[in-house]
Amino acid sequence: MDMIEAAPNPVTAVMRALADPTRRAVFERVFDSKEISVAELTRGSGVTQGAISQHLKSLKQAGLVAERAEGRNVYYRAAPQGLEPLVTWMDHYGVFWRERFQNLRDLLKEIDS
Amino acid sequence: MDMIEAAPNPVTAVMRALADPTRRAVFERVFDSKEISVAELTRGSGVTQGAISQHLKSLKQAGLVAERAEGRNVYYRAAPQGLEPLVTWMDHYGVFWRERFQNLRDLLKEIDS
DNA sequence: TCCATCAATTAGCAATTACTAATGCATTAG
DNA sequence: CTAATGCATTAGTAATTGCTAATTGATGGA
Repeated sequence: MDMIEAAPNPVTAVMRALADPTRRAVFERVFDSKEISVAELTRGSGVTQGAISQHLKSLKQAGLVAERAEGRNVYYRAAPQGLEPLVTWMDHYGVFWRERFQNLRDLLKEIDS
Repeated sequence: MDMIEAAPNPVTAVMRALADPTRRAVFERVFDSKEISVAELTRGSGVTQGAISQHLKSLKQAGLVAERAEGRNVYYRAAPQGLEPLVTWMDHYGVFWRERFQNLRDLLKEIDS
């Protein structure tokens, strides 16, 4: 068992994990469910159960999901804090505030009227 | 010349473009400069000019940079709107508001005191 | 004019990736 | 107990990726 893994930048890890459409779809489904089993995730995913398990492993390593075993099922749930590196990165590049402040302004205007 | 390219999801395109650390570093440097030439970008990048050009091509295709030719130089600048797909995606998954509202709350508290 | 510089493109390569099929190990059902 | 189910892991694969070295074409300076 080779635990040494030369941890890449968290931003890189998260981006890489979400860059693949299949894997991102898995994350989205996990996110949308409170909890979801591997079998359920496999259904209608278009790939095999093995592939799903592999994607879940990647997502877990990126800190984007967590799991809970129960009986022969393993239930996965999203770990939204895992997205923090992305938020921070984008924040640093100023995208949020510009866009969001506009939204906030609109919101306040609505409340005012 | 093969212009057909089977355009992937914009989110996938942007994520893929930014997932590679070297390429992301290029984007960051372009972003931090108003404009920057390929030669300048190559300096201290650790890779060859050819590699930089390839990365710029990817970034351009993802809508993250734009360029302007002048003489024998080509100056690149960031296209922050290119990040929109990412913002939208994350927004949909609710990350912003939670985090940012907290910040906003802190900010307002500060102003109050 | 001749030479240096800038940048894009190409071929070739090693490494990585996403997948399947198969296997093994638990756990539950009959 | 036996069979079926859920999941992880592995070996093997085809495709993709990121890089270099080299080439080409254009522009600018001496």
